[in-house]
Amino acid sequence: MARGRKSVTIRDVAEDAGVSLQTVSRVVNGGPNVRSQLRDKVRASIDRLGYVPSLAAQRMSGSRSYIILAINDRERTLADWRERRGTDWVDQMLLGGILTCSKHGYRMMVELIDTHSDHVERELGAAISALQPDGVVLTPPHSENQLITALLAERDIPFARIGSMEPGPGVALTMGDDGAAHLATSRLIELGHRRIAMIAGPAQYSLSGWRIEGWKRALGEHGLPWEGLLEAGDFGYESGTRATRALLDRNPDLTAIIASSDQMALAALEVARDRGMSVPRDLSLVSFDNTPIVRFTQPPLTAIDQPIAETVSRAVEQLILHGREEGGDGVIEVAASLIERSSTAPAPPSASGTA
Amino acid sequence: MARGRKSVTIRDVAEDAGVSLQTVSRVVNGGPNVRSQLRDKVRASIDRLGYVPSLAAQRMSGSRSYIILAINDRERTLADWRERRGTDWVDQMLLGGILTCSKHGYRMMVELIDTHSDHVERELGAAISALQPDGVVLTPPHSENQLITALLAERDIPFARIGSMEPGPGVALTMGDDGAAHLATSRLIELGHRRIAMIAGPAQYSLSGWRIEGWKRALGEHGLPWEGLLEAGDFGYESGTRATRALLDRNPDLTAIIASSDQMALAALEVARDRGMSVPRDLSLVSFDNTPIVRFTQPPLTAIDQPIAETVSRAVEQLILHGREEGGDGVIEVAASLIERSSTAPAPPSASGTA
DNA sequence: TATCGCTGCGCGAGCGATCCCGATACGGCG
DNA sequence: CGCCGTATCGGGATCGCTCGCGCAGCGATA
Repeated sequence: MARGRKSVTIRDVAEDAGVSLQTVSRVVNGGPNVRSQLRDKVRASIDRLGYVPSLAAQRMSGSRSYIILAINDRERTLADWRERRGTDWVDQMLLGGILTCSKHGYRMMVELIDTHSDHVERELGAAISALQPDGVVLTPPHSENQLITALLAERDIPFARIGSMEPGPGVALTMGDDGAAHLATSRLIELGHRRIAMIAGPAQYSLSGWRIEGWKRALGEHGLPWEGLLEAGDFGYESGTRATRALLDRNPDLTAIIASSDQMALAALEVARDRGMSVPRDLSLVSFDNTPIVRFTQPPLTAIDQPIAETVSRAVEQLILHGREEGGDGVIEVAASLIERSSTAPAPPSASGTA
Repeated sequence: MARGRKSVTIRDVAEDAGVSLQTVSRVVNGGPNVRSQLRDKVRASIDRLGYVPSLAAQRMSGSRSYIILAINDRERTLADWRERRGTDWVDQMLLGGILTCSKHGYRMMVELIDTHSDHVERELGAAISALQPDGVVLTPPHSENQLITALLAERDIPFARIGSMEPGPGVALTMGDDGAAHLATSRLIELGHRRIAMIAGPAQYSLSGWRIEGWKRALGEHGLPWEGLLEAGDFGYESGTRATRALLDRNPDLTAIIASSDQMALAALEVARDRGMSVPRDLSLVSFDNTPIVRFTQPPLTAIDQPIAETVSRAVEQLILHGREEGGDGVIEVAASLIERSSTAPAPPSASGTA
């Protein structure tokens, strides 16, 4: 099958089956009004010749492009890469995306885009013009970039915003960051902790705010204060070091820290070790992300599992299935869960008494 | 710029600049025979209108598709993903690939393909027919799959084989697995180790053989035996556990292990801990891959760094620049390096005496 | 001065698919 | 038996772009 240099076209199939191009097209696309007998004949020809429609030609003739574009932040991705930090996003989102795309006969393409405002429109615009995708998946911090969403809306391209809880143009997909933070905090309170700090992410990510929200809410429900217990990082290791030190210096009675990323949690672990504190005996640690790393640290880290792959998968499915429908927008929540490992333990007795 | 629903085409630019389509095309593709004055005028129109040529249309009209296809093993990728093992390959190769592609105006697309022989031709054939890529990057274990290379050669598509040291059709890109293994082994010998075991990868990966080769060579150069010191795993954690146990049971005098993957090294570390052996005091450990995980284990692992991203980058560059040239084939080596961390140390004095 | 050869530019065809619309066959109904 | 709606199928235009070729100018050569 498929001998010869030239690729087999719809015309070859038509000739082989003795029908018109139109009929072959109808069979391929599952169109109506074809006798089952003819349909079978055409299908046989397709199989024998190994015909696969050309994506380019399909796109040309005004139908769909069967391409979903995934937008990632170039700067962050590059930094992750250079420091061999493990690009938690890229591989997870790719896998979720690719798998779901291929299930529906689509393909996913990744595009790295600068966050800087003057580049965004140009780069995204170019990618869209060149690829003419049927849908776009936005990841943080692009998910709530007005320039981007406006551009997409104007070009009438369905899009999904990952990691955003706010309804707006396009579908929003979230793991419920406030709920997740609330869950982690509540669990620590349940373990007897009273002084629970949070190392938040950068403010430009709206999910940072939501996590703080959930953390405060849980503390408030038990009449616990949060003042002085909040530090912000940029998700990176170094910022985690700084934040942990500040937290520990300021609060000698601290018994638990929730970090907004695995890297920052790793840093916290290191700082604690340096200061002679044992995790989890003296200090409990919970992180966000649950990347592969945290299973192999000493001790393994308790973490909020971000179902990135599943979230992206849902996003893609929404775009493909309901992309152009009216009620396609809204907010979809993919539940996060708390994976308890060995970095959390009951608060030291002295500490619970102090509160 | 770029207002309105319809995308701007080459015709719009031609009208705006008052020239023919052909001239615009020449300007866009850097063709010759255009007065610089006219060229500037066209360029101005392009900028003002925000024109970007449609990939689909370019492909249609017989020029290149500007797409490089990256083939990964579906089974292994899925397994890595399900177990959240960190898909070292996917993200690294994607980043190297995407960056280099975009530098040359190309785009990279990832395709997951089954290893099973009867699926390979069908899946790869379909992907090629649909995408009509200008080049294909093969990763292990597909790099030396005869069915695949034959299919690619027949369709006259340039391709690169990552992780293969054998010359053949297409370019081969390797980090020099024998040399890398030799390097690691030599270093251990230098540290006084005499009983150095190897946990190899599965035989279907040719690089497994090369690593064994390099290991044996280094041992041989110092008159050291290798019998009984070789076990094979499948790169996965569990297989590493089995192999390490077998090795330790069989060789009470073992002082060093080289594992062919980080996961297997992690398993070795765990087994050693279980048996009350201290790494690196009682047992030195070297792993292959150097994924982000090994920096955060206790102790951090000494590892051979696989420059995957750079290798893929080189592969893509070769395909884009010299894909259709005659001398394009051959073997390109991207040097690996040994990153020494804390899992390696001088052999315990008792052991060196034993040898 | 007539011809050659090169540069600069445009016209028309064609890539592979889909879509609109028209043509044909067939069955049911008055 | 004639009319009409529906199911089936084919013809031609079209999408945006590139390629081959033809046709002017214009300096250089014989």
